[in-house]
Amino acid sequence: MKLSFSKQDQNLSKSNINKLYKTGVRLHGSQLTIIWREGDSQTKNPIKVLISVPKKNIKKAVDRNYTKRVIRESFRANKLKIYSLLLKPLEIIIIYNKSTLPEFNKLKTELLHLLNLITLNETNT
RNA sequence: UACAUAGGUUGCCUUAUCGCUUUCUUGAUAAAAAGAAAGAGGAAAGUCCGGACAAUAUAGAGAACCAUACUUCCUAACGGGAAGGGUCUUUAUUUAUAAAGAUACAGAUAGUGCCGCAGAAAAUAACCGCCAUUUUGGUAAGGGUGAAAAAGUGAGGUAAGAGCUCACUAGGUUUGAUAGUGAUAUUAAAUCUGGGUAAACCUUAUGGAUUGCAAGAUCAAAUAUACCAAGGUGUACUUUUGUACAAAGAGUUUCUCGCUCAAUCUUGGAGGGUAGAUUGCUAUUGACUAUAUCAGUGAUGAUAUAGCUAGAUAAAUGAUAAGGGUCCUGAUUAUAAAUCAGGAUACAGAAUCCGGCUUAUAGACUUUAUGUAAAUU
Repeated sequence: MKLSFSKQDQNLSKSNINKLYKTGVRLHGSQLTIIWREGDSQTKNPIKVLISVPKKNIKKAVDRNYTKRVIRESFRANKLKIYSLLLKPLEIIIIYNKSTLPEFNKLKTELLHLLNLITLNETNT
């Protein structure tokens, strides 16, 4: 498998997003919060991701774009690890909390940590 | 030569690995895949003006509302720009000229309103004073204030005074002459002289339909049913009467059947157009880009040659690693340069498209102006 991360992994429909915000499980880290729930088993892509950086925290458009890119990149780089952990398809929202610009390496480790927590929860239930 | 200010130009580079968006080619039912090419600015920002484009409205006229306000030119258009004129400020000296800067720069003699403190009085002026007469008048010559006090100086005049009259001066308006496309300037004559404020209302002149790509166009799930067609009209319990649920009626002379209508259920259609998709959309051709020449004081225009340039939509144009530029600081050799170490590398992200304006901007370049300092002749 390739380390690609195209639009098809990202697309979530509007209704799905609303459901996620209402019914999803929240995990809080120091920089990121993650909302997740189990997705449909029929879809091709095992994970669907939505990245959001609130305008409240980061006001300049340039910086917002940068943080989105960094989060996307850190997800993409660890794609193989994440897929090996997965049992069921997931829908995830990643939200950036801080008002300062992120560093790549710290973000990586935190993302992996949070995703591990998700998989643990899955196995328990 | 150096520095400062203003203006103008520019606004980091290379390699490796892994990726993103669009287009083309190969391939193909389709998807996946492989390769190639292209992929963010001077302000993409603010959304402040003007246009293109789109939908709606519109016989014509007036009023209201909004905008603009020295002249000529540029432009698709503008509240933008260029050149010029007036006024004001600063500097310099030759004291009436030059340079630089600023300028919403029509009207206060159409009308209404307003004018802090001080001061007699801030606008149909009478507190003191002066003069007359007798309890009222006349009078802006003189009077501490103020940014501003009823054009200034002199003479005549008078009861005392006063543009009341005259001379010179200052300013405004109108008309004529000369120069200029014009604003205007110079000059002559006539006429006028009770302040400021129009970024107070207002008056005058000129211009202005409204809404914005979330416009608009096409396709179109789900859900619901104004409509059309076809089919159906009870079920459960109870020996029965009946009971429960249920929308359960009307007409066909009275009843039953049948038929018709209504009501309701099921299926199909139709319509509408929500979610969503495509288009508008981005270059084969334009107020286009680059270069050159010519015209013009200039904004700008004309001609020739070459070129065809991002198109996302939970919003692509990136991340990581290494190295190099440039600038600053420090240390060492040394005072030109070199080496080492540390730091900095701005403002900022297209969203229908153009022309402007405004604001932000590390560093570098420029010699285009102006100023300062030093050196040399």
